[in-house]
Amino acid sequence: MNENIREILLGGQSFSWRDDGGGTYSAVLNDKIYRIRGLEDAAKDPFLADYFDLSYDYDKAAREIADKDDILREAVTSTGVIRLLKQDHWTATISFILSQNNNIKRITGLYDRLSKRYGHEIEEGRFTFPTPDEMKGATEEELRGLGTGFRAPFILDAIEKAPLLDTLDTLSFDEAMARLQTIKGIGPKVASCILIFSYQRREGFPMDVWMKKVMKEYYPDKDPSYFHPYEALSQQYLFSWIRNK
DNA sequence: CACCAGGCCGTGC
DNA sequence: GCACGGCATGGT
Repeated sequence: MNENIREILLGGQSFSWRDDGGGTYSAVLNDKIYRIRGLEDAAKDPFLADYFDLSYDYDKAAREIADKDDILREAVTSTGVIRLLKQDHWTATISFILSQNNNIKRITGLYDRLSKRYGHEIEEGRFTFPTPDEMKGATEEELRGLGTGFRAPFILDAIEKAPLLDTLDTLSFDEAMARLQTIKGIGPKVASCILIFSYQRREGFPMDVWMKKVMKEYYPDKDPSYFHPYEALSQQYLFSWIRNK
């Protein structure tokens, strides 16, 4: 089955990628700018090979998920193969704090404004996502001025607690969820997104407004454990499917 | 004008 | 424990 590179890059698990037109996508990652047209390009670069989790067999996972039931089969076949990116912890944390009660387009805009204000320029008009250190002097007024709204104090708390992000790897899923939720503005949905898209915790199952609809309408008597061992991937397929339907 | 977006917090019961 | 209103902003 074909990989859906567009959905992987722009479908809401990362806010780093931009559509440059002509089938090219670019992102500032790892202090560099990367331009790719597909996974073949990612395979040529060690950083991207890891970032795209190329050692994991997503095609096999897609087939097994599709075999689970008719809804998942429809979600997988209509979407194409989805991968889970291995994003930087801090970038993912701020990205999903920005995501609450927000939409993908506006989240991307906020991500860009934070980059322009606190990051550094890699090439004309392209900025790194700022590190916690680079955001150290930020104030609530400044952050609100960039359009973050009620999320401004959450970002400040995350800056304060950024070292916590390096303590999660050895923890169980539940412990990591609990520790992330000690940061203001991080609840179960945001925490599970961070753990999936930055810590490779495939048992996460983010329940946003879209997924609540899916569960109510198609899985009324089920809970996330039904999708084991592909909770996170199944959720991604159902999320893409319902949003594009 | 309303209602919504990859929700969470504080309050009240 | 669960239900509810409020919350910044920009799009439809």
